[in-house]
Amino acid sequence: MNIAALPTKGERTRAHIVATAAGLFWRRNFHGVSVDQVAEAAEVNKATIYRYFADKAELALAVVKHNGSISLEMIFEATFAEFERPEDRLAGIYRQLYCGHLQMQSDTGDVYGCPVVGLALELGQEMPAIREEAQRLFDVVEGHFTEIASAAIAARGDTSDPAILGRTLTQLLHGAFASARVASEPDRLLDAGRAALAMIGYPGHPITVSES
Amino acid sequence: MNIAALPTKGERTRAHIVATAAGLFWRRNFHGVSVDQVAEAAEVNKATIYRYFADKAELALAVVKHNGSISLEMIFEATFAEFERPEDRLAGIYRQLYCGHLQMQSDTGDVYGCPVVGLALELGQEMPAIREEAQRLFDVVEGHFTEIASAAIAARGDTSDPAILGRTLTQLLHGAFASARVASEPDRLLDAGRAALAMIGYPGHPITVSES
Amino acid sequence: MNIAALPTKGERTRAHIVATAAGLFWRRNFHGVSVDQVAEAAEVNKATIYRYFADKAELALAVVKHNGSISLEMIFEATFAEFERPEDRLAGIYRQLYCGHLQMQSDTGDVYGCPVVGLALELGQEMPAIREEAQRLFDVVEGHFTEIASAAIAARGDTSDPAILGRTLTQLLHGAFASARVASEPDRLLDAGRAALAMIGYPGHPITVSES
Amino acid sequence: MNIAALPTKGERTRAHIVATAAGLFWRRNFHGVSVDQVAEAAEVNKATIYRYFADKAELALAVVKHNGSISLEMIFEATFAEFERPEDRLAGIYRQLYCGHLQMQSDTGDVYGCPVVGLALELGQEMPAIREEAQRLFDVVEGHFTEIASAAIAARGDTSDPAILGRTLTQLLHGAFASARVASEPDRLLDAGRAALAMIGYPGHPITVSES
DNA sequence: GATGAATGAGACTTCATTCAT
DNA sequence: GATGAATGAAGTCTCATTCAT
Repeated sequence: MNIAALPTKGERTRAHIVATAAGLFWRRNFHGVSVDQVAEAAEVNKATIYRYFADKAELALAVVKHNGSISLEMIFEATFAEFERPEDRLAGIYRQLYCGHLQMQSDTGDVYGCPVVGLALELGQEMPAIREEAQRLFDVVEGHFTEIASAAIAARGDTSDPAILGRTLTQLLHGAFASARVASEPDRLLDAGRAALAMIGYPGHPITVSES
Repeated sequence: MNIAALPTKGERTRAHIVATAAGLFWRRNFHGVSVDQVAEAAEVNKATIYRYFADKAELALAVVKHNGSISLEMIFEATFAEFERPEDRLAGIYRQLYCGHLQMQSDTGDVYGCPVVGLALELGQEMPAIREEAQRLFDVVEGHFTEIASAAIAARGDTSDPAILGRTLTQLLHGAFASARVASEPDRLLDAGRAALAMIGYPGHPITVSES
Repeated sequence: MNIAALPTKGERTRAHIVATAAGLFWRRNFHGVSVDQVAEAAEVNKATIYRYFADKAELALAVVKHNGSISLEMIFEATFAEFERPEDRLAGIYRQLYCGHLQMQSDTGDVYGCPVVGLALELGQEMPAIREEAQRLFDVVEGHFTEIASAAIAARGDTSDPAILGRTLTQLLHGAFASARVASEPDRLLDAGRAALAMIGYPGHPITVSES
Repeated sequence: MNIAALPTKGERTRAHIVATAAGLFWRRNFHGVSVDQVAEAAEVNKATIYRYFADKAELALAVVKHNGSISLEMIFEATFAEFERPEDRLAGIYRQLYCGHLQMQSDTGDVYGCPVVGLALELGQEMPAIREEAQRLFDVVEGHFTEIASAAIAARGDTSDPAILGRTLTQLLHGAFASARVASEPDRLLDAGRAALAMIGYPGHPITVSES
């Protein structure tokens, strides 16, 4: 993650390439970015990319892994570390996503949704490894949501199945990303966040967005 | 829709090309299918395609429109015509989707999710017209879901906002498609369907799937 | 020439196609104009063009002939009919050319030079018939210039060879066209006209250009 | 010029491509030569051409520049270095041109005229840069001819305007090229050369052509 | 006979990838 | 080990031309 802290120069170079490619693939998709463009943006010789990745597809796989762990760390783990109560955790997750998308929109003029699902849809069929990696990530996400669901159910003493609720929360997040990107409206994330809070039994719980 | 009934031969050819491309783009995405392959699959000369579409991108736009109207007709309008009660309508929609995906899986060995959102994500940035068309479709879908929500709310005499519920149902559908495709499991659609039924106040309402 | 006066409808259509193509080829060259564009500009079905011309190349040949006879008629024969003295004839020819190019420049914003030599250079190698036709035209032009030269020599009682002078006048005209087109300056024609008048012994003879 | 002496391998490759394309374009024009054919003739992969030139049109521009400097060097500068007197210089220029065209005719069976004006006429409208480059070259040529004119005028003590004479000499050269190509007769160059010598006051000055 | 529809060949261009220094 | 140079395969698109109604 922290590139400067990586042991060898080679690993730093590799991480730098992945991070650069991640940004480009997010905005312009896999087929919309050529290896030349990755090389130029990363200020690396093209052959250097092929030193670290057998394929453009392998680079994509690395990008998916990178995006996955970044997202888990910055969205889920950070929020879980900060908050204890399920409603706060859920609100925190959506706040993070929303703020990130607002930032993205002001930076680039557009909204790009989930940084993993796009690659998974685009390459999933021809590259099962990517889909599997995405699935692994989404399972972790579902796990986190299930944990939130469990806590909420316990707090409110009802009898729903937390696994089912966790899955629904995960699917709703997928839908939030897709609809935000197609509509080009970050607010769609807030809509989903509010619905999610209602689902776990905290309708009206606020998703506080600080001024910036 | 019914190709044979189209007036001129040109319109029939055009519709045949669109239908063929729709299938290919669904399975292998836009960049995964070459114009040559569309031509070969449609048993048409490549130049014929360019007689009807200025661009490969314009063909994609036509495919999005085609997929959109097919879906609205076969999934939403058909179900609305068949059923009256909101819970039956919602169950009917998900049943259709689920059966379609089961079919698709047994035909092609894989699951491809929403036939519109993939193109919208892949081409949305470089071709705004596609995203706008997709957005138009999703707005109609949201309208249908809102109608279902309204009826359910009225039937149960509660005070929720049908517009908000309609949006959530729409996002949940998006999420269902995405997670079914990434997981390659049609059952994810049933999960979402059951959650949707619970949301409108009919938890446990069955989504009957006939044997085939 | 006068299309309306042509006997049959077929001949009128043919002449109309040729005239249309002549304009397009002049401005955008042979390879810069597609048969579709000729058909559209002439408001004729493309297959109609192929009814009258075996080839695009045959159309070009017809255009060369058309341009040749138009030019001979409107530039040389008209001027010869109007004037008697060689210096007036030469001045009249260049005046015509100059005015035509001014017109062209104000109509189209550009200057296109000789309507024959472009096609001859572009197609001469692969289509000898075109070059031969152009050569025939230029021989006639040279004949006219030689007549002017003869008269001027006779009038001034010197001993030059009119054939040689005629050829030089012809070459100078070629050069005038080329340099006017490359420089995009109709005035280059006047430069050549004045030089030509000097060559036949009438330096300073005016090339009167009427206001329009 | 001297390819072998160019510093980097890339520059040598580039120069080789340009020189190859120059020959092909001269003989068969821009649209008569495909990029594949250039690649094959240069024994280079097609993609290598696109490494050095963004476009086929940019290759043409490079060819125009190449042809321009080659011509200036080999025809004008070489002759100016060899001869002092204007009549010798003018005769030398036309001798060079004539011999070159004889050579060309015996090599290829045909005569191709000016290696710049063809491209300028064919691409000038759609690619102004080419026309401008050609114009730049022709201005230099006109400068050389004006220098000859000046010297001749001075030597003979007459009062003509060297700029006007220079322009006429330039136009005559254009016309010589055009008429030689259309007529497929190198001798037309000699005709023009003799006329040019007469114009600067040296009628009958010989254009000696050595046996070869 | 005229026209909308269709086609085969080939054009230009780009891409992911590898070579050779 | 790093990089400029090179490549084969494939992609999108256009064109002149012909067919079939």
